[in-house]
Amino acid sequence: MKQYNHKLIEKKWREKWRKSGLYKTEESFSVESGSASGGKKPKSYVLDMFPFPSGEGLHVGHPKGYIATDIYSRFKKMNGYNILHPMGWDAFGLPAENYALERKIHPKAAVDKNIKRFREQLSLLGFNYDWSREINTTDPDYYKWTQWIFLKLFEKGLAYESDEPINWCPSCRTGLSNEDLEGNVCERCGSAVKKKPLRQWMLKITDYAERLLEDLKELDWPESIKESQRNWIGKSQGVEIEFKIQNSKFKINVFTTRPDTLFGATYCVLAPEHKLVKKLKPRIKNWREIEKYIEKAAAKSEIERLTEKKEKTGAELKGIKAINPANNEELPVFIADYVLAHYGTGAIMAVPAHDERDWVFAKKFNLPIKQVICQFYQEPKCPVLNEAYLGEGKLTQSGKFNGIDSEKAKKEITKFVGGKITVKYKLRDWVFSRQRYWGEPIPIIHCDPPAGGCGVVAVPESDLPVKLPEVKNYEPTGTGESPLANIKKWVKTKCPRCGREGRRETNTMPQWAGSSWYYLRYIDPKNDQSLVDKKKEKYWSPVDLYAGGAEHATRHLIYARFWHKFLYDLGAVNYSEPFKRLQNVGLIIAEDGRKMSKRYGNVVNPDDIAAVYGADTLRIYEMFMGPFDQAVSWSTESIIGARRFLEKIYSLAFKIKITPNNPAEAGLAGQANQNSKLENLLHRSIKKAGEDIENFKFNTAIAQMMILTNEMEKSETLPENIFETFLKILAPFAPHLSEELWEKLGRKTSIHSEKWPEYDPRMIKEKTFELVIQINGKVRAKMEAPAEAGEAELRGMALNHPVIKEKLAGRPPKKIIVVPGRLVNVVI
RNA sequence: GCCGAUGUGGUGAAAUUGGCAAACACGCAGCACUCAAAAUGCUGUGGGCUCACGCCCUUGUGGGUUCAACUCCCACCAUCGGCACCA
Repeated sequence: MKQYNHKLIEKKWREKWRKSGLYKTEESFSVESGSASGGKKPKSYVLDMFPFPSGEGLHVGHPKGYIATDIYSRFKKMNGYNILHPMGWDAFGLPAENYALERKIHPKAAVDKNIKRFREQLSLLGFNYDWSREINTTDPDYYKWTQWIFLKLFEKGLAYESDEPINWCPSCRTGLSNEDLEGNVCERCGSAVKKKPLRQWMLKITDYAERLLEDLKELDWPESIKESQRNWIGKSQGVEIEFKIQNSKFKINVFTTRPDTLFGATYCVLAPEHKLVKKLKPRIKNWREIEKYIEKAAAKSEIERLTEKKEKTGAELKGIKAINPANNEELPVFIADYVLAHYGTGAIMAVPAHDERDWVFAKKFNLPIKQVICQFYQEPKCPVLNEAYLGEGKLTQSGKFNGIDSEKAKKEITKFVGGKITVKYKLRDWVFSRQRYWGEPIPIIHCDPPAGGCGVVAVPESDLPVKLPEVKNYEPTGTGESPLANIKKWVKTKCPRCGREGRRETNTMPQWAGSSWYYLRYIDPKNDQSLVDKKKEKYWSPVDLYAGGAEHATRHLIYARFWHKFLYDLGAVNYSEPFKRLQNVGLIIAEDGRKMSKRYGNVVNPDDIAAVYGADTLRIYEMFMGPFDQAVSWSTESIIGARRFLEKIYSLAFKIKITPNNPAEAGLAGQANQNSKLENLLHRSIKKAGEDIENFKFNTAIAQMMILTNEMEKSETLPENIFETFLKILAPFAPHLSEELWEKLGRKTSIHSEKWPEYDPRMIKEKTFELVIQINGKVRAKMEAPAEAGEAELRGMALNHPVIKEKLAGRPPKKIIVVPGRLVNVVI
């Protein structure tokens, strides 16, 4: 018998598949225009989060998700679906640029080199990608359309310039969006982020907050990801209430979710940056102190604010009083940095009795604490609070509202003071410009000659793409200007509107731009006329299955949904959500329990594993390691199990015997019986593998195939039709080996074009089962029983079992529970 | 602090959704083959008591519901993720 030579087999089939174009996507919608292939096939768009081609190359963790989508899409294909399963590169952005800077090469050269390496590594694993649809976000033909989307956003007023202070990473020397922070640290390099006022391009993602939240309901995504997005969007329903400032025309507009506590407000607080503070300057008696506080607050980094969290600071605006609209009480007004300028109205009414932060502040500044919600209502007295009470209750010390429930009081008090019901979100607009070289140029021209110009002008669509200029020196400047600003020849241009001299926008887009719509490009990768052909898009969209890491929950996955909804509103796409079903890939941790990284020297390279054990073995192993969405530790020691499994299958191919049509007739009764057992197991395996693939439970699908393999091995003979069918269910998992053995059986066409076998429900049913007999819930005996035996029959069998008879010793059982097909429980 | 997830043998894990806990695999031990080793095959492998037939205990901890709980309910502990002065 020959040895299982994975090297030969895998190389052979990779080449054959490439030559035959086996994995090329069929454009079935063209059927309408009269092609020969018959009716419209159902489609399945199976997508991996495309990788950033880093200099480190792939480690064994990367392919985990790719293997899963490969299995899934092969399975779908066998079930008659038309498959779109593409791959591409997310190659713009900071990491690529930093990598190039370190090595003193051009980012373009670095990216090209890394992509080549990635492609090689991926091709070794036998994936069914249609490489004719490969895309690259740094390709001008691609980013032309990224820029086009920006122009549309600009046109619709959703891209705007702003000078608000934003997050600045001093080490990466660029501004960052909220989503780019982890805590208050740059997600990329871990440096503490500073606040820096900077001219920025912003995208108005907040306009879509409600729809981003609402439409989560219809998505088949892991609950944890949906929950993260809900938290990130952070919707809260509340009320805006105006507090007049005594003896003036000014008002403080506060936002609160607890209007029921209005009578308990004992002071107001404005954020230090609040515009009203400057307006009130002439009337503030301690302006110097206030000014100092504002400066101090502005200088504080977010880190400092964080560490000082519990320690509240602030300053009273002396000479200013606000009037509580509920009871006309005069309240002192403070500025304090525990109130955030960018959330709500940047101003609050403080109710120390019913808010933890206000409580702490009130204690520190010796302000009155007035309880107005009573948990155990016993008017006129309430138990004294020793901390803020946040719950519901009945109102007290609230005038005519005393005694009513807080929930009801919310509405009534709002009405009483003319409050405006509003909804606020934590989500903030997307800081969209980066002061770096390696990104898509923002297609904007500034027309600002001394005599007065057109201002900010969009580059005409016909001039797209605005190509990133070739440069020698692309180091970030750190001044808040992009390195592009130094390329005078590139910056200097004509205003497309008036023809006078203009300057190009020199900021670039963040890495997230290209990945916010790439899944559409795969549908129509060569299109130069529009973003995507709408007819093609209608057929292929939405992505049916999207697999990738959970770390994208509030970054890529929220940005892409935002852009998609915008494109939907624009009429450029047919559906309002891009990704119907999402599967999280659990990380593969290194054997030492840490993340795999060159830094720790614990990287396992998939090429090495594939060389020693084979790509099919690696595929089986990674899918067998554990539940797909769970993090697991790599163990080179355990791979051998997957390898043994495939070796067994390989040697089984030499064991096949064509059995007579009717073995019983041929005097092989025992063997016929054995074969029918095998057949039974086969049908159950078809069912289990199919269901498990659909549910991304590859580990148990493989376990089932192992059980079947072990049985086939034990069996005296192995009928060819059984082994043949088994190969089909193995095919998505181990494409090379199954194809090889398929050929060995004399088949001329590819196993990957075969139909997924159907199981016969009658074949799955066993004739008998092992009846478990319990006494008081403990197993006391087991016996063979007919599968279709009814309750009465099973009860009789159990009670007649010698062991049970003995245990009962003549006593009558109290109760007997019979579960047909399973057990009998006798209670005594 | 809030939200989410997880907790089962030496290890990765499984359990038809309330019905035999530990399938499948790794590892380990013994045996066979071998001069020997590797590979392979067979047997065993949660813990305790017992010469043994057997019996008892066991799914993070404590309680509860049930004929029956890894699964449902209550309280707690631990680990990992996300958010965090969001009014």
